[in-house]
Amino acid sequence: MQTSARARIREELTREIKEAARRQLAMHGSAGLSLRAVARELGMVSSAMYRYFPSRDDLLTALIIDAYDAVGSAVEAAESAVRRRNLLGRWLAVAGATRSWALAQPQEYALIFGSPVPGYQPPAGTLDPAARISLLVIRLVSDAVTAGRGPAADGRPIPRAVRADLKSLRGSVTPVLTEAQLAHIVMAWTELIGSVSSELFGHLDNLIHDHQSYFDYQMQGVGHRLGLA
Amino acid sequence: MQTSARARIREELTREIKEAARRQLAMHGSAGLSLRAVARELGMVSSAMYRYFPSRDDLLTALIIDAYDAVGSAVEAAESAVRRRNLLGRWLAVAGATRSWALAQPQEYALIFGSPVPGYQPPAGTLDPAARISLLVIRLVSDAVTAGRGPAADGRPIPRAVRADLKSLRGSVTPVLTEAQLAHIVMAWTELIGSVSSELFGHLDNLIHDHQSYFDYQMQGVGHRLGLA
DNA sequence: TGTACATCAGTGAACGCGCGTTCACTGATGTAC
DNA sequence: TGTACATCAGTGAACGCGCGTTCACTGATGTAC
Repeated sequence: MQTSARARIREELTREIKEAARRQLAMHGSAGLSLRAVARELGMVSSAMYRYFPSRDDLLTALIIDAYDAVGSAVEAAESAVRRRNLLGRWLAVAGATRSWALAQPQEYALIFGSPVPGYQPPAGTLDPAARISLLVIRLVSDAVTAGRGPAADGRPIPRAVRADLKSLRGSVTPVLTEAQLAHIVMAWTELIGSVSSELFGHLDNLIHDHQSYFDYQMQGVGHRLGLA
Repeated sequence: MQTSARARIREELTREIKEAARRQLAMHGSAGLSLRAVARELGMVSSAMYRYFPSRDDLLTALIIDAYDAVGSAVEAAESAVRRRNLLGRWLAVAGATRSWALAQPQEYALIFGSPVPGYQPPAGTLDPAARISLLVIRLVSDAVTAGRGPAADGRPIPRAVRADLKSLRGSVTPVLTEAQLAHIVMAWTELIGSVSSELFGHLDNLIHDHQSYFDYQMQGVGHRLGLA
């Protein structure tokens, strides 16, 4: 039996360590995450942490991977709960779930979408949630195009280098969309993240006070530009 | 004479300390900024720093204020170098200068537009560059409206709460623009910052490779939506 | 079912480190008369 | 112009702190026969 009593306890404690670490993170930021403080919170001795994570950086890596997974799952769940034909609703679900998740765990959002931790290399082998969520948007815009809608052509030429980037993306992911449409998706994505970050990091504090309403208004505009309504 | 030899040397050394601190910042991020390391780099003893800054946090505050000022000035200079009637050019100058400044001093950009330093309160009494640069954009869109252009009405109703926020902004700054037009400006601003941050923080790394071209393309689109061309 | 051994979790002490900040000091620069 | 005193910059030692990590250890849990 692989899941012996010991193994189950080990799993449980690993989870508790990560939870305590997340609490630490929420209060002191990623630079302030400390193995000793985590151990203290769990009533253990600091060296015991090394039975679970070989170093502080590995603990941080585990938190980042969890956060990647959490935001991706939350957004996918929200999007999949909307009727497939409600294209604008699906986009607003993606946007709203991203923002909600960010507001609920701002430090974890900052871990992913904030300024990178200096001297820290994000783990390879995990799918950046930026890519994961973008994929959702690509699918829903593809659905729109199939249904005869989608981003309107604005007649502006796409720079050659950008067109090349988008072409390879198109090949690897979806043959339905044109490069111009893919460009619209990438721009929608940066506008979404930009909006959430601006709110969370306080750059709209003197301009906008009802952030929720403003966000909805903005994202509806983006949805229209994507040709979803 | 207030500018005695001593005073001049003091000013000079204060500048050198901040420069060394900026170098520190560039390598280790804001959390890694250390008075002792700065002193070491200048060949001084760590306690000597206290003749210039009463604490580590005050040094950090000084750096933030400088960064606020630097990005604001850089963007204003770039914008003012463009012919007044070239509205799209003025917007592209604002956007391009913001991005250039960010690429040249990424850690200082992160200080301002990245995730906030936990437990650190930004200094009051300075104008957030978000507001300062927004003001430029407000002026240039006002010019556009005066010239019979400006953001097209899209017919979408602005939520009541947002309208109220924008109304007070309008009163304090510019009577020429409608609330809908102001909303477009705020959205343009978040798209600009969102784009620069996405590039700088590495969230487009797997999608876009020619960042410059992509950025120009995106900002031209924003400029068109602002009714500048 | 019982015994002998291997694996593993957690302990407690210790290491070396760099940090912010304080303090009494020395010697140089500036100021008042 | 010269002297007496006040101001200031920089020194060096010291404080207490929290950190990541190592290591030899004890006692409990699991495994093979």
